[in-house]
Amino acid sequence: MPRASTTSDAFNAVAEPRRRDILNYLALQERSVNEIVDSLSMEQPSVSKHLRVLKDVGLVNVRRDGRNMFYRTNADAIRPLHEWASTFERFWRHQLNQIKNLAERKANEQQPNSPTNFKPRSKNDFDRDKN
Amino acid sequence: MPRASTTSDAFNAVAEPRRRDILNYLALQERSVNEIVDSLSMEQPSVSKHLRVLKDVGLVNVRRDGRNMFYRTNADAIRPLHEWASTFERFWRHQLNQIKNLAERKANEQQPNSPTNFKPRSKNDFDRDKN
DNA sequence: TTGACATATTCCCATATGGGAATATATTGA
DNA sequence: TCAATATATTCCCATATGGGAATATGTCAA
Repeated sequence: MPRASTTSDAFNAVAEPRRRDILNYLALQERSVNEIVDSLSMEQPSVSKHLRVLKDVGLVNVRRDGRNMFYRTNADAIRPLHEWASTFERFWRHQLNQIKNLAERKANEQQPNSPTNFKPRSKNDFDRDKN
Repeated sequence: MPRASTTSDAFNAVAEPRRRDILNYLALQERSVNEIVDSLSMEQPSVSKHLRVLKDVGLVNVRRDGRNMFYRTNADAIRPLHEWASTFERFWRHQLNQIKNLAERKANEQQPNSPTNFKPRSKNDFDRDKN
């Protein structure tokens, strides 16, 4: 079995760095294909192909105006990604607190009664108490 | 040029759904390979290979204990993903407000003075005022 | 040392990829 | 109708993929 198709979901579509560049660029304002080509210094067929992938997974919307196609990021399609990543927010917060607490404990072992590193109990002790 | 390697960054590593499953599972608690195999109903070699990818991009940490290898999600490595997605938060908020405002406007056109859909100005009018 | 258990690696393969180059399609204005 | 412009598609190709099956490596316990 090969890798899942780039058009299978937002996760796969967004794995390609140039597609993230395009999404960043199209978030603020709709743009024609040629504007993307010029601004991001990519080949036109390459841009068209990336836009096709992004459109297939709903990450961009298109509008025709004469000869031009105006693309724009559909930010809402990025939400699943954001929500999945948010799931881990409490864990990296936890990790940061552990590191912080370790450093404080180390500091207090060095100079138990030094006024510079004395620290009363604070909300960080939430993490110190468990494990 | 083929697709960028799965081990090239967190974005590519996380594009594979089973790897996301593994990261979810290992976020709360470290687990041996066999625990992953049993809990997620995957083949052992498959799990080992996915773990290799996740380890290569720093998404998991490992610890050996006798015959067992205990893996755990390194949540911090997911932050770049979260931060990139967060960039778009204000855009999807904006889009939602536009839709909401449109609906409200439509409702008020239907029954201009109906008490059920009357709505005083609120913070949503932030979006109505521009464009 | 040997056997059992835990995990990792290797080999095979069908498949989708992204870039480059060339070409096709669509739309406008004359 | 035709030339110019804008965009999309096609073809070619080297390459990494993930699963399955088989096997290798590592560690313990007796």
